[in-house]
Amino acid sequence: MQRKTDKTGPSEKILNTAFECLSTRGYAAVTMRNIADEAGVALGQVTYYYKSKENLFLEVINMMIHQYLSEIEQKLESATGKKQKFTALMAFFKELLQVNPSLFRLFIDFTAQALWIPSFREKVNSLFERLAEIIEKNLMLNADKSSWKSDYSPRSVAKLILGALYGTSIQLMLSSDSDVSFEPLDLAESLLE
Amino acid sequence: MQRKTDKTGPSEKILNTAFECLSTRGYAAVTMRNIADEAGVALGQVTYYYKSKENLFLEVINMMIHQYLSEIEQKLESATGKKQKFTALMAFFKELLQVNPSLFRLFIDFTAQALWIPSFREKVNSLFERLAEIIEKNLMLNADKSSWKSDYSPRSVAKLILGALYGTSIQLMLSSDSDVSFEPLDLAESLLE
DNA sequence: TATTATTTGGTACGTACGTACGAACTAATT
DNA sequence: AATTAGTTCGTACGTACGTACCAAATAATA
Repeated sequence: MQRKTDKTGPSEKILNTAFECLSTRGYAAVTMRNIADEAGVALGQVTYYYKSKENLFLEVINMMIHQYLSEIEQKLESATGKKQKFTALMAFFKELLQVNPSLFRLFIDFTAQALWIPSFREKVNSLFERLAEIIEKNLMLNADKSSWKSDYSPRSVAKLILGALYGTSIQLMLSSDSDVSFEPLDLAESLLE
Repeated sequence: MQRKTDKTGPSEKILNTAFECLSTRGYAAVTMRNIADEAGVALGQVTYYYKSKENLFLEVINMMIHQYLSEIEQKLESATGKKQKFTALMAFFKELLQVNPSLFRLFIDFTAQALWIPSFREKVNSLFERLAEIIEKNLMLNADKSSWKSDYSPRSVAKLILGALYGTSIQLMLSSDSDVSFEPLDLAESLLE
């Protein structure tokens, strides 16, 4: 959940600032000038290193994908056993909602943009696919044919789990802060143990 | 799935055109002038009937909420028996994805906006809450304590189901058109029968 | 019919946007 | 040291935006 803060150059600084602006203010409200100002560079620098706005934001998505995937993969692989892996998966989403909600907001924002912008769609879709792949590999290894998963591919099961986590998390983010309970997520966990 | 096309006045015409623009081009790409032009009225008319852009789009959300809820409620109540109600619920989402994907895209778009704009958040959250309420009332009537739902409130179960449908549908919309299969949705249906 | 009230449509204001461009400056190479 | 390549920054262009405003037209009211 920790972004790289390496200041190896203005290029990284711009990218990190772009991420920061997007995750705190939202896609629709962020401009190239905002990013340049907050990064402490001139506007021309932004278009110098990243050709266009769309391209810059695509790079932000790439950064997010890399971090999301490596973090969740690490947490899942460090857990041993099916049950613990499930717990780790739920803990990841819970932590996301509690510790870093702005990151998840940005994820949702990009998902919405992906419905209209083909280049975004490609990126976000691959993120979902790879998340489903991780879930599948970590939780579906011993696909016991006796259970409810019998008739469906492990990938479909993974997509359903991922969808449930995603959709439930959105509802939790939207609900008023006072009555935030993770009961639906806990339920999902108990369902699949 | 059918919008009202009553042309009782310019007010309704503007609202319907706003919906049309939003659902086909997306939130970020629609302007007041677009709506005015496509509705065949002057720009001043839009601000005359709807004070601001935000207010106009809020009215569009209201329209969507009304239609979504009445349609899904009608379909669920016309079905008899738990199993048939589940089937009807899944059929609603499948039909949404196949017949009217732009409506669902707009729903997702508004959800993303709701994370940043408080007035939107209120509306979209109430839509989710009322959807969960409908699911709860139609499918959780005889909450048998012996099943897996025992320890959790019916509302949490409903939210999990709704989240799974929402999250899975998004993945289906994002995936490339060639390999669209409703397997995850079918799986969800079989899971809960 | 006279008068108000409501509606229509056109115009203009102020602002902000992404992008392009080109001088100055620095670093690297020969 | 000379020349080239890479980088920084300010500025400006063209466009588009939401909103405000107001005269003209229409409808409603008396």
